[in-house]
Amino acid sequence: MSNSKYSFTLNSDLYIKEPTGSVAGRKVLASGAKLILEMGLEAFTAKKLANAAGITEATVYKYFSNKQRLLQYYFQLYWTWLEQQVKVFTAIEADPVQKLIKAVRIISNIPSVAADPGVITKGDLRELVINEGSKAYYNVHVDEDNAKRFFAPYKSITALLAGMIKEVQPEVKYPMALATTLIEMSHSLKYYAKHLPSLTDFPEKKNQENLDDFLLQLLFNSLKLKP
Amino acid sequence: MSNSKYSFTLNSDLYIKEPTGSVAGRKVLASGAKLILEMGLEAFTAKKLANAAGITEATVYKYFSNKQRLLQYYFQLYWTWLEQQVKVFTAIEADPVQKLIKAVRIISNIPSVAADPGVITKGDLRELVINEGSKAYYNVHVDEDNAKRFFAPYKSITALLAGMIKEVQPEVKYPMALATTLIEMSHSLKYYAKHLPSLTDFPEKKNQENLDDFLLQLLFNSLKLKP
DNA sequence: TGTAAAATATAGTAATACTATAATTTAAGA
DNA sequence: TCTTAAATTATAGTATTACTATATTTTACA
Repeated sequence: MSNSKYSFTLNSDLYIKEPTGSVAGRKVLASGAKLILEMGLEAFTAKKLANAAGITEATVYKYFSNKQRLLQYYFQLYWTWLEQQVKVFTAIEADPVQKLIKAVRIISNIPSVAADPGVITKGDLRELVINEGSKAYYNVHVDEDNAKRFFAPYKSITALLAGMIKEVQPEVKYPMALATTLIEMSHSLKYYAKHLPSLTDFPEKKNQENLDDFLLQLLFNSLKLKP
Repeated sequence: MSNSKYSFTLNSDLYIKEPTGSVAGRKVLASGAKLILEMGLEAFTAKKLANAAGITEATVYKYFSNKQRLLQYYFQLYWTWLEQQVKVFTAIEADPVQKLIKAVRIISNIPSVAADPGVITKGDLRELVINEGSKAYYNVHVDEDNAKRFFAPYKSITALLAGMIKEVQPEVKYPMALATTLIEMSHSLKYYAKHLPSLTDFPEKKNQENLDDFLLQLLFNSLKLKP
């Protein structure tokens, strides 16, 4: 597989027509991510996407029924990919504690890889999910969408982390809530550090370092382990 | 003051015309909260608000320039009121640890008060902020809005909690990040428990009890205190 | 090479997010 | 009490958005 980026099978209810299988579809995905990042989901429209991608508005609607579905597509792509990353890079660790530390570090800080021109970079995908991802489920249709299993990859990585937590400390009372907290805060504290820095104690320079440190401290204290 | 609900002074940049000072303005606030809760921010429109409130669309725009500002108004109202609650109900506690426990309980679980017909109830306001509040700052205009101090009350209650944390444990390394985590998770775990329950370990029945327990445990373990 | 079907384009409609301006009500002083 | 300004609300519009229906072109392969 030359391009691991899109080798995941995403929920087919997300799209009308599978977007990675055609030139126009890939344009939708690439321009869509770029534009949503630039202008935010609210200002983003099908027409702007069409113009940026050099296709027509109707073509956009052949792939995704609306921008909410496109966002949910990125959301699912991101969490599926991130879970894969966690699985691959923790596999080499034998010690459950080291495995867990590694998992948290991967979730909180993506190792930057060289950009692949033309497609969505992982960094952009991550930033997109940090900025707009919560709108994928903070929506009146959350229950229907959940029934369609749109959030399965998000639940899956959370369960994976919760499993690792239980491996280290089987008596932990709320492993899922703890895993959810680590995953959610790893993303939202990054947003706060950038935009509402007074909500964090992370000076601009040491941003990522402090975030990792905070999350690992939170985890270790919760499990009553020494670092 | 007979009605403590609106006795706060909110940032005047939020509105074009102060809404609590006129009948139409109060209708906008009451119907706006109801409708945003019912149909979500995305489906909510000025016209629907006008129809529900028995006023015209143009009148709505005399008070708020758009729905984002109306949302931010509720956001500010909520956090200002919640901080007040925390201040009032923790004042009676002398012991810093008891003060802190009380504060977390108030933030995670509003003591329900009899509804005041015609105005926004605290329960509705809270649900509105849980469901839609993050959209007040997950927005491309976050930096401008922050410069206008729209998020000051949110920062203020976080700083208040962080101060209480430092009172108990002066050596704590990340008091603000910890306070942010407690406040954010108290709201989002409530949403998850309702809509994506598998992300939590809270069985439906014991929902609030488990949430309080989880947050207090997270806090006490972080401060290395025994409950 | 012919034909199905896949992909794209054209051209619309109803609803949305506003704005400009007109009409009416209220309020405050002479 | 009357006058007039200011505050408030209503009417009527426009550009943009979120789609849909249908027509046309391209591609894939029998």
